Amino acid sequence: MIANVGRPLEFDPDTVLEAAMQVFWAKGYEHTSMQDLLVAMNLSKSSLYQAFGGKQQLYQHCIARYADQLVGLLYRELAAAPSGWRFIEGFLHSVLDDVAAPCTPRGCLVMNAASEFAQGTPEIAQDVAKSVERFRGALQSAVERAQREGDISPERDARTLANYLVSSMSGLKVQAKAGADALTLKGIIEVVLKALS
Amino acid sequence: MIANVGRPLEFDPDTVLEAAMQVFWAKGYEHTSMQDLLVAMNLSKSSLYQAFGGKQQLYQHCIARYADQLVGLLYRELAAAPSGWRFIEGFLHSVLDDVAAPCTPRGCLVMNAASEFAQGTPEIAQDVAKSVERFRGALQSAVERAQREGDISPERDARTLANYLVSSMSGLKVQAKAGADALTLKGIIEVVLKALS
DNA sequence: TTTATTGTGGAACATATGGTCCATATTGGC
DNA sequence: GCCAATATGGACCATATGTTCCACAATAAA
Repeated sequence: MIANVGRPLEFDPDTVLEAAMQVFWAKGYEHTSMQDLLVAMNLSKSSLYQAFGGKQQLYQHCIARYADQLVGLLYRELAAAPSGWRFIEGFLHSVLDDVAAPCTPRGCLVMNAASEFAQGTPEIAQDVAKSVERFRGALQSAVERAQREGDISPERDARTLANYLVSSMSGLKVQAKAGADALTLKGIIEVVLKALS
Repeated sequence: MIANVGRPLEFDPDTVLEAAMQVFWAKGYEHTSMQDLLVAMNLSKSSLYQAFGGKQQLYQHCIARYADQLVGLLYRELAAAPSGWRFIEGFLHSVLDDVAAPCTPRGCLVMNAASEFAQGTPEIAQDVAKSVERFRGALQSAVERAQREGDISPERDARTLANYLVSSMSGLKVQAKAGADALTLKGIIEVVLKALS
């Protein structure tokens, strides 16, 4: 449906969207100004509005992109992991990267969106719900694999455990943002894992 | 240190602070405008600035107030609870009130602040850290009581379990904001509790 | 009653915000 | 080369922001 007429884009949509996502991720929606975005994306205002429609729509694109990337990564890591259980361990421990990184913890873009907007903005609430659902799906696959492999009792509800993992991860990310150190987070992670086995 | 000279205040500082807190709690810092605050507090701009210094300082007052109220409530509820374990159960289940309420889930003001500002604003990061520490203290008391009462193994580290509870609660609150229903939350809470026993 | 001190209302401020518009530039098709 | 179609740069806009300031009001002390 793309007409190959007219002046071609001078930027790569994927690249600039990635740049926008990084800014929103680091600063949140309201803390991010159009100026921030234009600089990071290296775009003129017209191009941005023409290509993405506006700030909120761009944000929604970023949420979708973030979910795509993360869900894809999760499934790839799960496929590559020696076991479902080890994948889950690795998943939870990945929060330690947040505090180890030089920049301030950014949390999870989707949960940040949930926290910032809650149900206040229906379109975003829907994007958030859809993304969370996808996260849950990926983690549920891991739980089910761990159940098949005997590391988690097959009698437990995989869906519930997946929800628990999503919730625990978002809790951990917030703690990281709140200033918790690596040792504290490790302690929490151990307890989180205990509930699964 | 209060000189009883000059024109007296026409408002009750405690009342207007409570009103401000409710607004910040419901809408977050950036989503709250001075106008919102002035209307809710029923104050003139001058009075607000004279009494609280400005938006951010008012916000910090609100964080402190929120922590005071919540920590006080937790200790009172713990004292009144039939057991430490029952208190912890009740504490976690209180997240269900968020989704049952007619208004949109507000989460925890302090965790919202952590999420919105992270380490970006040192003064607020410090307020957040201090408040989280107080929450942890209250929950640690509950854990220790449950340990004395035989509901939690005394061999486990009470501090770590308290951190786990703080993290789990903030995770649950975010899930509520993200649109999780009561049943989903209940499922998660059950798993959270399993890790303690 | 005068004076010192503090609070209040509202005007005014500089700035930053997200968003729009149009002239111009660059391409593909005829 | 011409035309239709699309992209770009930048000026422009209305508005909302947090904040400051000052004239005036209200109280306590002298």
